[in-house]
Amino acid sequence: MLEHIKKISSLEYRIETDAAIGMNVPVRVFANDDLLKKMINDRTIEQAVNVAMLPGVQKNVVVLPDGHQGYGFPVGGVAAMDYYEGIISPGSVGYDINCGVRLVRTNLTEAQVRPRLEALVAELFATIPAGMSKKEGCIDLSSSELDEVLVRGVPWLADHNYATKDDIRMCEEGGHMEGADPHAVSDVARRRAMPQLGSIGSGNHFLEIQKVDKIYDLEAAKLMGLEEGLVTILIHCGSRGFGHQICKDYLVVCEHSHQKYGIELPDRQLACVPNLSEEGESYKKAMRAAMNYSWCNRQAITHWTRRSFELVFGKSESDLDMKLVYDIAHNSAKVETHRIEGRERKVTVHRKGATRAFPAGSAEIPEKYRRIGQPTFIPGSMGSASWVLLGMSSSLELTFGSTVHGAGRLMSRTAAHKAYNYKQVVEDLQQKGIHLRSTTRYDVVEEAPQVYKDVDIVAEISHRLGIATKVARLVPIGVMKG
DNA sequence: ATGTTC
Repeated sequence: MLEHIKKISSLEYRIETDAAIGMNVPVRVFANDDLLKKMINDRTIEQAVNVAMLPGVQKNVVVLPDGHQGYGFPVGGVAAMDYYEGIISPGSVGYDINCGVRLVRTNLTEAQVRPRLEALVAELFATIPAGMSKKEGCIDLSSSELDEVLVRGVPWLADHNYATKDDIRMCEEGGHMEGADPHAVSDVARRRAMPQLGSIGSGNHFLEIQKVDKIYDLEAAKLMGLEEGLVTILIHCGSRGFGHQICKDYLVVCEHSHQKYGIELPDRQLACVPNLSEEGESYKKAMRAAMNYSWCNRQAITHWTRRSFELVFGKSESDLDMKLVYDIAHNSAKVETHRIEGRERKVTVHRKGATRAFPAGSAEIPEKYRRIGQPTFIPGSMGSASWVLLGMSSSLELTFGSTVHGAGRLMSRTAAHKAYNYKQVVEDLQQKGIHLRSTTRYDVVEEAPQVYKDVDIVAEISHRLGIATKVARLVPIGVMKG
């Protein structure tokens, strides 16, 4: 493998198409030497080469600087499949369908929040459900209401006073994916969805009170309502047990359909079906239902976050100017048109651990941001920074209009427990002035800042590649974990 | 990520 990796520049590597092993296209890896080494040490590069063998894959497979090994398809990977002749692959979207990040701004300063930080985190912790399999405190949905959430997304929540019109505008896709159909969703998935709407979950998911540490793009930051010293809230979570169950259900469907469609794969985890097959259409209907569920999940959490701030600071949401800056997801498959070998081609872009990062002028960007580019977010992990970036034109040429979604894991969960303990991690955070509350001790160790790569370097590489440029660096002051 | 290994 190693001898096939060719260095193109200080930030790019390439593996040429090897037809003998079944590759259809090359692999482009955007990383520095250090990040590449880590991708070789786990199965990241090997998995990207496997993806390059999938039917209908176009142009090249992309590995982003935060790439690491995933289920079949690398996290931090992008692959575009021909809409007509290509496949759709649940494992290439990921188990946590439409997992994503949203940023809420406030007009509070760090100095105003610090004295009430513990009370604020306690109030958020008491109000917003978090942790594995949490059921209490979520939005109580009847079966028909669940259908509304799955079909309509955030606009349904707006009808029930959980979202403003502005929230809808500032959410990717307006918080609503066309083509969702609850009939494509199993009863098991429905049962998991009903009691979980409005919950953070566990693992690397969190809600964070932050301050804006540094601004890099004054004009963009101003438009987003971000100024150095102001307090923001970052919410990172996904579609909970619902998306997980849908992925699981359709991986089985795909495996059972391989013979029927004559699909042979280098890795069973890349189970897939033709995009326009009956099974492919069903998966997309269910996946889009999970996308709507995921946006609603983050919206419900936003609603309760605003209520908690109102209670603790004795001011209204509008007095605190708690506007949604933007919401963007990083696990999805979307139909897009990209210029490939000199012509426009309709493709299904699988982004797993990768966000859209469309340049200024794109119709998919809310009108407010259209002249500057698509806002994207990199969530950090507890002690580390998070980043606000802005999609740029190089993204269309290099990464199918995509950029990074996180720092990427450095060590396994098991390795984290061997290297660190809970007390030590919490003390480290306290020293940095970060107040933490969590439902379990396990996640705190497994998600310690030290177990991730350096998020600042990942943001810097995105910036230097010109796929998404730096707008603001955010640092945590209060963290709520699952 | 995840009713933390159907």
